[in-house]
Parts: sequence; structure tokens; C-alpha cells
Amino acid sequence: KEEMKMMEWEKQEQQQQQQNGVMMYVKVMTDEQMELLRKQISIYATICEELVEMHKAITAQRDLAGMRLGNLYFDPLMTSSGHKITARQRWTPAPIQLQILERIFDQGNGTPSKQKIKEITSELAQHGQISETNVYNWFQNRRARSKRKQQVAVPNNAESEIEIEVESPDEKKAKPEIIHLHENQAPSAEDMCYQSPGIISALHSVD
Amino acid sequence: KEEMKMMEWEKQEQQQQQQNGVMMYVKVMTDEQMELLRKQISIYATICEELVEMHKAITAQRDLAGMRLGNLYFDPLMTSSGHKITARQRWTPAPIQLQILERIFDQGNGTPSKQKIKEITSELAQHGQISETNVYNWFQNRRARSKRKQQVAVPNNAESEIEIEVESPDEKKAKPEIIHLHENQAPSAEDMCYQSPGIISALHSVD
DNA sequence: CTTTTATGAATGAAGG
DNA sequence: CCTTCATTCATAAAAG
Repeated sequence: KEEMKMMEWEKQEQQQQQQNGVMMYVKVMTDEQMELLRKQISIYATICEELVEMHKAITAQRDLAGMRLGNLYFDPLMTSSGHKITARQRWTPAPIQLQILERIFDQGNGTPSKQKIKEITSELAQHGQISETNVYNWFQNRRARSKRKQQVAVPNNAESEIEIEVESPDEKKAKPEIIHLHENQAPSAEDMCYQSPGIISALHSVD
Repeated sequence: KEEMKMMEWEKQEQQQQQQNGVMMYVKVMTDEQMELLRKQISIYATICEELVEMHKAITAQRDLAGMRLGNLYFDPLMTSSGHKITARQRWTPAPIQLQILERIFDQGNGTPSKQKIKEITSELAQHGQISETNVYNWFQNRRARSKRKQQVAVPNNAESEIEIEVESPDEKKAKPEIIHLHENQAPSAEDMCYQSPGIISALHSVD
């Protein structure tokens, strides 16, 4: 049952305190393998997204809108076990939100107009608390820092071997498109969901 | 395929719904499960990112040999043939550089402008690898931490109603007059330990 | 080697 | 837009 899993997770809470168990001493993956992993992650992200959408749509059918609109959720900082997670004072975009934002940013429409902001905010609100100000700030910062980074990269000119760092500094913009891969190359969703103790313990170790 | 996994979830979901006595046959995941999956995906994303960074750093390992061995700093002359794309490890100021930085900082000019940054960088570059960003960050951090230290040290003549907030997790140092309209809702990826042992080992086995 | 600390770097938000 | 500040994250260095 769920309770049993929770207990097991909590039991393993302490042994996750290790930090940085990966050393940079050896080459870990080939480029192909990395690309593969990234695609698999995209798949997981897409599946998750779809599930969330599905779930929300169905949930909305049941209880009407008043319950789930606004900040009227039950305290999201409380886990099921009643454990409280340290609150943050500033918005932290969820991975999915970041993914969407990056995609929009890369689409070139560098002009986040007022109306556009509203739309984006609405979309992102499906994945977590967010405000238009957050979106606005994000685009402002994203653009400014992207620009500044290029300013630093350019002065290193006249070299013929600059070929790596051309593209966007981060590979986060892996697009969530379905790619057919062999499932046995990645841990199954069940494994992710119920056999990976790290997450829960990390969750609890936050406070 | 993915559908198989989803069916697993659905089955489990239905069971749980029956437990709760709520009749709905299409809810796919509980909120907890959704959140959990989302976090786990973010873990994947983080691991992938780290692997990419790691791989880049190692691939660029052409002319750097003693970076991780401690006191060995890059000799500027050494980078003549290669360049410095290696910058995946964080800059460690040489003692001489630190000395110079501290002196400039103590001179009171709190905010080194862009031009000033360039000058300082040029000067420090004679004593070791450095970039303008390093200098900029150093001053930012130096100032912020100096300021913060005073906040902790000064409150001896505190007002009668002001309490010293050392490290209260719930009482951040947010300004009382500022109201945050958008609180963070869910724990983010950064809050989690992104070192799931199973995944790491799996990745190593790939190599 | 493991844990803790110090600090370089990243980023959300505010001000101009 | 750009700069600046405050907070947080990650990791080199130090301590155990």
C-alpha cells in the first residue's frame, strides 16, 4: 500500500545525505548516450504533462471551479505525512514550467507582450503557482543574461576551434516530443515512482 | 510501452479511489503521485545536465592536467596553444589575486563599474586565470556577505520589539512591508537530492 | 573518507 | 532594457 512505501522511504531518509557522489574523473557517457538520455527524459516529461492535464481536466469535472482556483489549495508545503517543507519566499519555476518557458524563448518571439504574458502565465499556472510578474521577470532576466553571455563569448574570436559553445548555453530546452526508443534502456516508470528512494528522502531532508 | 506504465498507475489509482469511497473511474494519478513523478523527472533532467557538463569538461581535457589536484593553477602561458573552454570548474582565486581584490574592496569603492572590472581583471590576469565575470561575482559576493555579517553583528542596540532572527526557517528576513503575492507552491528540483543511487549506477553501467 | 564550512556562481526580483 | 541586490545552489577547501 501507499503507507508501506512511505514508511520505507522515510526509513531510507538518512542514507541519502551524501552529497556529490559523482566524480569528474572519467568520461561517463558518449554523446549519443547523452542524447538518448535526454530524449528519454523528454518522454517522461511529456507523459507527466499529459497525465497532469488529464487529471486536472477530470478533477475539474468533479468539483467545480471554486475549489481549485486561486491559492485555495490546501497547504502545498505539507506532505502527506504531515511533514513540513521549508517555504521559499521567491518563485522557483517547476521543471516543466522552465521547459515551456525555454521553448517559448527559443521560438524567437522575443517580445513578451502584455497579452502574451497573460497567456503564458495561464498555461504555466497549470503546473504550479505562478504570476504574470514571474513570467515577465523571467523573460527579462533570460534575455539580459543570454545577451551578456554572448558578449563574453565573442571577445574570444579569431580562433578556429570555437565550435562547441555556439548553441544556447543550456541543454534544458529538450523538446518534449515523443520519440520511439527502446524502453529497456531506461528505468521504468514504476521504478522511478516506487523504487527510487532518493526523492522522498530528499523531500524530507529539506527541513 | 508507456501505456503499460500508465495502466499500472490507473490500476493503483482506482484502488485508492475505492478506498476513499470516491467513485470516479478515470482519475489517473493522485496528486501525490503526480508531484512525485514530476520531481523524479526533474531529477532525471538534473542528472542529464550534470552529465553533459561533466562530459564537456572531460572532453575539453586537452591541456589541463592538474586542475583538480589542488594548488595547481593555470599558468597563463600554458593556455597559449589551447584556450580556456574548460571553465566548468569554479574559479579559485590565487592568494595574490585575493589580496589585490581585498585591497580594492577596502578602498571603499563599493561598486566597481564595468570599466573598473575590466581593469581589475586585466591586472589579476597576470597572476592567474581569471575572467571579468569572476571579478564581478567576487565583488557581489564580498559585498553581500560583508553586509550580512553586519546584520548579525550589529543588533546589540536593537529596539525593544526587534528580535534577533538567527536562522528561523519560517521567518525569513523579508521586509515586513512587502507582501509576496506569489508564494512558491511546490518544492522545486533544487530542493531535492538529485543523486538517486540506482540511476547513477545505471548510468555508470552504460559506460 | 566523510562531514562541515567557505565561497564562486546562478537566478528571481526590484529600481531606474 | 540595464543594473543591482538578496537568496540559494554547488563545490573547493578545511576539519574530523
